[in-house]
Amino acid sequence: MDGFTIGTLARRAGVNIQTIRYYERYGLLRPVSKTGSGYRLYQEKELERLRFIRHAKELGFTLKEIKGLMGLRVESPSACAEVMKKTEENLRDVEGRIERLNRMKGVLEELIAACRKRMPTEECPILKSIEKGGESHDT
Amino acid sequence: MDGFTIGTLARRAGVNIQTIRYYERYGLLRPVSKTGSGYRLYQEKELERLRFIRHAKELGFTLKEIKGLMGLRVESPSACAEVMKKTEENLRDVEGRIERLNRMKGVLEELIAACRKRMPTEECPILKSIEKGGESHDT
DNA sequence: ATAAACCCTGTACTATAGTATAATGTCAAG
DNA sequence: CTTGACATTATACTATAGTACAGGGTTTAT
Repeated sequence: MDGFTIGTLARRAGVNIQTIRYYERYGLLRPVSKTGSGYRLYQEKELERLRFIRHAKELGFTLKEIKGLMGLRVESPSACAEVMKKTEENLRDVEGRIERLNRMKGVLEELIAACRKRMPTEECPILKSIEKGGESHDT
Repeated sequence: MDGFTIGTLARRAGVNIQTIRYYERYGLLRPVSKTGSGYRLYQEKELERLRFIRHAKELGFTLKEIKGLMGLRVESPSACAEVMKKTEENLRDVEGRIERLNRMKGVLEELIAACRKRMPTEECPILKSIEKGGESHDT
């Protein structure tokens, strides 16, 4: 009835013990109780909560954002609108990152292509391009 | 003929002076020379280099990656094959990052869509989904 | 000649997200 | 009753990418 200790929680959630304590310090995950000797005790609810944190992290939320999400979860009846707003922000951020990476990809592909068709006597096109400051494409 | 000082470089590149010194510590950008009193002196080449760094950073490269790219410039001027290999590695890494971000984007879009069509009485689909672990799509 | 504006080095601090270690305490099995 | 596996706290360290500040020296203009 009293739950399981931190090691079990760590194993079951697949995270490091220190990480759980870090999340506690951060204000994300509290043990349900403590034994007389001070051992943290957790129950299924905390395991789920920890899994929630990890999934949200996988989706690109920061711990701060997750803290915000979990706050909403407990209080406020209009939580869903708030959550959606944050998720939309997150989506825009992800899209921005994808766009930047795609530009990067384009530059790298150009460099590699230029490299493949250079004359053996020519200078390395990549080095040449870097020296010029990477302005040879667009932005 | 002797170039300009760090403040000018900072102003012209639009970066903080400390950042330039940080890049120097990091091994990314050396002054061309120093005055008798120890002032760093830069020339157009360094400005271009700094702009390249910022440009690459904007494209999502880490300083470590940038160092890799620029390191190629300093050493082995004729090793075009080496350069291309590193650039290709970089490209593959970038592609992997794009893929991960695209998966993330898909999940976020699904969540938002579910949110939009929920009944007012329903629980927040985003919170529900994150709790369950985002396995509702693919990967 | 003096003040403002600039530069130097070195150190410390920020945020984010943990990980590692030291020194100690607790619990179950043999 | 001791050993080993677990737990505790507190502190320090990692990486990334800077930023800030202290306590000086230098340059430039008036």
